[in-house]
Amino acid sequence: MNNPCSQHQHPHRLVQQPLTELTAKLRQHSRKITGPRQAILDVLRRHQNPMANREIHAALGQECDLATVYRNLHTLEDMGLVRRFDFGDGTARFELVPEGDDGHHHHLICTRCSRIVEIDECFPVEVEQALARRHGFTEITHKLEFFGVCAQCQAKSAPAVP
Amino acid sequence: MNNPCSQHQHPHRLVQQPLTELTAKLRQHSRKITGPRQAILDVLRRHQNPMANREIHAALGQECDLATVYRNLHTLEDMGLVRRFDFGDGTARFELVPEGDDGHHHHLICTRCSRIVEIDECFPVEVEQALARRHGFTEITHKLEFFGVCAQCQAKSAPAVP
DNA sequence: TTCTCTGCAAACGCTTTGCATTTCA
DNA sequence: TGAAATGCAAAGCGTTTGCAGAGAA
Repeated sequence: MNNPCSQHQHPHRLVQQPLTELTAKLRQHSRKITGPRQAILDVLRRHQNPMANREIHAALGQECDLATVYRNLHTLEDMGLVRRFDFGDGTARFELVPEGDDGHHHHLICTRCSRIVEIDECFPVEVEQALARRHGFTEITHKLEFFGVCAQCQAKSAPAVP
Repeated sequence: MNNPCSQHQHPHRLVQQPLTELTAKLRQHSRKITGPRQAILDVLRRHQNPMANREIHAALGQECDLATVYRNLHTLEDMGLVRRFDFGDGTARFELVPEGDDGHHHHLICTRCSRIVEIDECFPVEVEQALARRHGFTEITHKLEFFGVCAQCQAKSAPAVP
């Protein structure tokens, strides 16, 4: 909420797309602008962290069926409006892709409290390309996420120092 | 099978642990040496790529129940004998951890044929540590996997050039 | 003998799907 | 009106678990 000048917090989220801009994109892809769809986009717009289908559904408050949430996130992903992330817990999470960006970035996740921090660092492109060349691969991409224990959780478990 | 002098193929697999060494580790952890357990370890020993529970079970040929495979891989993972990998398809895969190594490495996976290549490259430690410091995280680790289209699959889809 | 491990079957959580109905364009 | 989207319920798939019986130490 505060900290609007942070340089490293959520660089991609500084510019929030208005809902009308998002629905315009739906129109461009000749998809219908339905209640559930707008509600889902609005929920994603209002949240800074990747959300699970079930979380989106909960935030909606019975506004639509869970299956509809799943179906819409597939659609939005195919359209490139939304990006899927996998933190290895068997649950897909989604973020709105910011304007003029492919949404490629990574996260740092607290293994105790699941706090999520968006990260700017990325695997070096030159190394990735060398890798691809050496093994004869093309269209190379990567999945990268960091895990650790956040400051708060360290404080909780640390013995009180007088 | 061939290519025994390759420098970049499977660096960790050049020395294969004998089965007796593996069962010795079970004994060290005071776990029982059972038929299913030995069979599972032997299957992993014989395969160069990460295997899914179902694949291990199939390779066993009805030698034990699938639930037993799941339970044993948890046990072996807890013991540090085996390492879990996640390629984002909702299926856990496991590799034997080589002697005197923590088994930390990554893979390059063909998105068409699922061919898997073991990779030496890793995310730069200094950058990872800077990342942790900046966000106040400790005990930092990462998950990293590469995806692309392998040479064979490119050849299949490419138009024949005379 | 004792404690662990196994087989079997049921359950679980996330996700997908078939079908009839509703809704947007 | 016609194609797309939704709700509901059922099923799919990887994984976990409860329980009684079998097996290792």
